[in-house]
Amino acid sequence: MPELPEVEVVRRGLARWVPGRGVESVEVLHPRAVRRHLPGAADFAARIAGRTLDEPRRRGKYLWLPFGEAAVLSHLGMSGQLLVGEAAAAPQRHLRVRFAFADGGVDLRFVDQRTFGHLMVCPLVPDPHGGEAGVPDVIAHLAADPFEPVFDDEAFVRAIRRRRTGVKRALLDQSLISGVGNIYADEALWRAGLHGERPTERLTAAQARLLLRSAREVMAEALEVGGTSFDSLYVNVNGESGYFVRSLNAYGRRDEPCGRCGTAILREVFMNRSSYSCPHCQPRPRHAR
DNA sequence: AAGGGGCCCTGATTGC
DNA sequence: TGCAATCAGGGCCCCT
Repeated sequence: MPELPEVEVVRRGLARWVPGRGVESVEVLHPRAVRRHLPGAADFAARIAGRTLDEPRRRGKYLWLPFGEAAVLSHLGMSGQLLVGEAAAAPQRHLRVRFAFADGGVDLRFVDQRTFGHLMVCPLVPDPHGGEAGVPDVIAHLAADPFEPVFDDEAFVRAIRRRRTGVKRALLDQSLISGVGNIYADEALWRAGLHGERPTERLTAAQARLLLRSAREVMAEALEVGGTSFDSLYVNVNGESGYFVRSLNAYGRRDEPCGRCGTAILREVFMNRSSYSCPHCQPRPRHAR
């Protein structure tokens, strides 16, 4: 499941293959892949054809390829992939959108099994968080991610403590902090020794800082080894898996011993998804949220 | 108005 | 054996 580190791996891959190349044609093979591009698939393709793509950018889990004052914005959802490969290669089973370039070189493909991901063209607007580069209008309401220079640590600490919800819910809220998904939320909470259902309003400033530091550290370590791949659904632009699954301490480790204390990792269903935690290191609060 | 729940989607796995 | 139920979950939308 692509979260910040996985999307950054993809961005770095695209940065090697895409900038400065002119798009010759865009083929939309499944309308759902561009469902958020309201003028439709034909308009999506027409807006990109003939344009030259710029350096890829990212905020949280969103990735975009700017061209002038607009950009192709992507979210990979659960199973989306952006792949670079020989233009003559056979189409993948779940190929949704294909970009061909005027130079006849490697093409760019959006492949997505579960179709939670999408692509759209949207205008760039000034960054509300003060970054120098513009950001796609439809994601201007999202928080910056903790790898960005414009991310304000103390503003995050104040904001999360003002919330009235559980810590894990807050971590997954992209308007508070971008880029954290279910896997890295569980890993950050494990590192910080906090249960995901702890009320945010009872976090001390020190605990909120520790949680932020934990999230940053775990995502930086994942990025170094190419991200987390459970199966072939997350790969880099060349189709290769990342290795961070070997370093997970909580996520997916039901009944396995905690790396700190040896207690069996607990799996619980929370927010209609799995949450993994150590019942000893991350005790459930008396007043859970 | 912030918070929380339902829903979308397909393939692998599990259960009867 | 074969079919059906279950599970995976990010983010939009809607309701309170």
